Amino acid sequence: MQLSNTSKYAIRILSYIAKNEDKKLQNAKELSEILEIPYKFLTKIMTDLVNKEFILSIRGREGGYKLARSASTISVLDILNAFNELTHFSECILGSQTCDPQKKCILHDQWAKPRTLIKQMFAETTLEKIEGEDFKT
Amino acid sequence: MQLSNTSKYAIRILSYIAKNEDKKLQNAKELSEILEIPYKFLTKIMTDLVNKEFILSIRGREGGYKLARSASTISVLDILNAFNELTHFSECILGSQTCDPQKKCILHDQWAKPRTLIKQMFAETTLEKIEGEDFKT
DNA sequence: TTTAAATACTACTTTAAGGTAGAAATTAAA
DNA sequence: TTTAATTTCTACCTTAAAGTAGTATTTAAA
Ligand code: SF4
Ligand code: SF4
Repeated sequence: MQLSNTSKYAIRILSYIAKNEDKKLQNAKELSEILEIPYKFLTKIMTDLVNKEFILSIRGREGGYKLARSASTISVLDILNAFNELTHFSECILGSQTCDPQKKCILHDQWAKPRTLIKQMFAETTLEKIEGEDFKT
Repeated sequence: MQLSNTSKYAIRILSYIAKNEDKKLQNAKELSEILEIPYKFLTKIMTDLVNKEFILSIRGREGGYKLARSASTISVLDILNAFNELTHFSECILGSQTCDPQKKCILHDQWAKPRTLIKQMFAETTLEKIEGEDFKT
């Protein structure tokens, strides 16, 4: 019951950038130090975030990253979706690909309520709404 | 947001054995075919389940496996705990080791409610209570 | 007493995620 | 125009989980 490291990093990175939108641009070196994410791994994820259109990058000296769209339009669910994390948890705690209510897996009934609650929570939590202050770990 | 394969297999195996307690013993070959779990991997997990005292094994010809204690005393939470799955999800969706409410991680407030619900669900769901019929996948 | 059916043990291989290294490309400042 | 600060690309290494193979051990039936 853990998100992948990549997803967790992505959430933390985007949250941090959202919280510091006043500073126009964030660069990889600083992000890496502040968020305690290995530099090379972070830049790999940043490229992903750019390709997935969460982030705009400005290359070259004085370049850096900023949000591609407003923090209020990016939900945690969007992020998880982009990193293929949704396909898992939204479907089945036991990993079934297709949820057939006629042929319930053994935890179907029990899992239904928590599943709905989690999904709602992820959908409603936009970057704008994130309050916590500890972006590390 | 997935359980490890090992945990999922363990849940399915124990559920199936609980549901068929009338048949005195289950053997690895049949379990492997019925549950569609690779034979060699299944026997590895069975040994774990024996060591962790969920299962009693009878060796030799006509041997097999049965529950070591009553289905009503084994919760999904127990199983996850035994396979070190709890340490993760019970603590933090973002993977923090220690949850310090003075120093909330960015999803603390949102995660609190779903987390409680999931944990309750796992704790309340004993093998006896599992209703679903599809033990595969 | 031999044999067949079962679990248990030891060791290896495969796969995917996580992470690292080095160099290329871009761009503004000096 | 050179240089330094930046992102981007390509390729590789590491680790843990998942899965496989072979053999030893146990035990009841034949
Ligand atoms: S039956 Fe329930 S738990 Fe199983 S796959 Fe479908 S939704 Fe998931
Ligand atoms: S602050 Fe909340 S989400 Fe973060 S580690 Fe603690 S319990 Fe988990």
